[in-house]
Amino acid sequence: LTALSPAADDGAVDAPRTARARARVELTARILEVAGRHLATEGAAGLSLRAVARELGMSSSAVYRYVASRDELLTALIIQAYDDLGEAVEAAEAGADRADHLGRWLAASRAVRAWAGRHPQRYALVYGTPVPGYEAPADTIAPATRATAAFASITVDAVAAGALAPPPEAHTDALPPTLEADAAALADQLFPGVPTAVVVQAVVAWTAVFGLVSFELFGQYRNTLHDGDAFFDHTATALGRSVGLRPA
Amino acid sequence: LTALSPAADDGAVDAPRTARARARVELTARILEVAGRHLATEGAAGLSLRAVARELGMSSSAVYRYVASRDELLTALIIQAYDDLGEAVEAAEAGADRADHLGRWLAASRAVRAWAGRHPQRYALVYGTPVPGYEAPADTIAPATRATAAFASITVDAVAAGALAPPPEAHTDALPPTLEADAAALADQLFPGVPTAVVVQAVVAWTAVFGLVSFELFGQYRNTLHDGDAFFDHTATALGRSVGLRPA
DNA sequence: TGTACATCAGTGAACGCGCGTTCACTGATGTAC
DNA sequence: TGTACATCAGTGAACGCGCGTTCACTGATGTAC
Repeated sequence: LTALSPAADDGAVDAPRTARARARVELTARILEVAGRHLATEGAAGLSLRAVARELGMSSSAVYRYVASRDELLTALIIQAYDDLGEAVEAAEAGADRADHLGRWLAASRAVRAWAGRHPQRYALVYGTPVPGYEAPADTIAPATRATAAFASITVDAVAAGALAPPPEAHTDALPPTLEADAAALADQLFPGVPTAVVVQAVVAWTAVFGLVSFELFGQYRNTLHDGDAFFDHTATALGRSVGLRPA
Repeated sequence: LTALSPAADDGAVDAPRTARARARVELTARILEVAGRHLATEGAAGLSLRAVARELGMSSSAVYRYVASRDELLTALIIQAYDDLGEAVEAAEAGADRADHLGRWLAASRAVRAWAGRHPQRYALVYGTPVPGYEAPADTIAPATRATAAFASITVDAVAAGALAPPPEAHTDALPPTLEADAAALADQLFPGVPTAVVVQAVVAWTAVFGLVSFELFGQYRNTLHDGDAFFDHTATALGRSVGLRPA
């Protein structure tokens, strides 16, 4: 599905006419799928072109007809992971009552946690320790913001609807100038119409959600928190409230 | 420094009498030190016994006189990292005015961030993606709580001093029963005298601090936040406030 | 103080493993006339 | 519709690399008498 061709594509991407072209599309997809499964079990460091080739019953060199290098395969998997997570968050968020901004926040947060639980290695791939020696190319930037954008839209909607709770006094303090500039730029890109102080708070809350998920997934709560569900729901709700989001 | 002997130690650990014993202590320390440097540059996945041996000018097999396996070496490095971070947090926190609980929180938070910035790979080793195939043994549990305990003590002191700000109404809601139980157990261990709702809030705030550090370190804020210092200080302060901590 | 034995450090070769990537080559599929 | 040539998929061997760990062995250090 992802453009992953070592050769250059022509214009006609739609329907592959020849048997060769169809086979190429299919095998490329299968390579990606098998690689995804290997990633899920072995982790990014254990992803090996040779192992993928073995599972597909082809020689290791044959894979190079479809993938230029191991790094390119990793990039495709990263993009896929970002997209998959983004889609899950969007879908969950879309399932909640539009006017219930806190509910939307909780739904989005739960979606992150659920997705991470289902795909721990893929989550680690994009939100964990960077893969050593791997430099993410530019193609990964756009998909990377998809989940973030879904979170941002909730606050944007709440502000637009005039439904944002008034911030506590502590948050009305002026931001330091450099932070103000960063927040203003962010407001332009992802948070149109949202005051900078709220933007900062939203970034923090969103970071905290991912922090919670990472800590739970990477085992930092071992032996301390036993009911992960209750803790997460309670906490994610509180974080949504800290942004000023409210139920319908 | 760490007990890392393949053979069993006797009682007399203090001063190694013989030249052999002194050489053993020294070489063990050098192995740990070189391994630490390799970890810092290559990351956990790239840590290799052979490379360490090479740098020390000895054969790879000789290392096995001092270290039982690669995993044991990793364990020693993990313990060292936890201890080092814990010490940094303790020291920073101890440098602030005892009555300025918010200041202590900020100092501790900054210490985490600074330490992580100085030792990104060591931070990743303990708070990033778990090393695949490695199972942390029991010895790592105690050092792991050191930094956490330093954070907890701030809230404990604030409660004991009667200096905790009254929580906003949203946080006075009763906790769900299972979460209440977890929080009560935590209160026993790390937060004596602290109400369970505040314990939960403290865990969240502390998680958020680590989430911020991880996101910054692992590159999630690339192209969005340029003044990391300002953002972090602002945010860490807000998180401390969310627990109820106040300046002197 | 001196000898006999036990302990330990360190060596070098080897086992067995897996990896990414390249290259010359065969044989099937596609294309232009 | 049929042939001649170009394109592409896939093979198998090879290069060069690095790893953790084991093992039989030498030679130095320590210990007990």
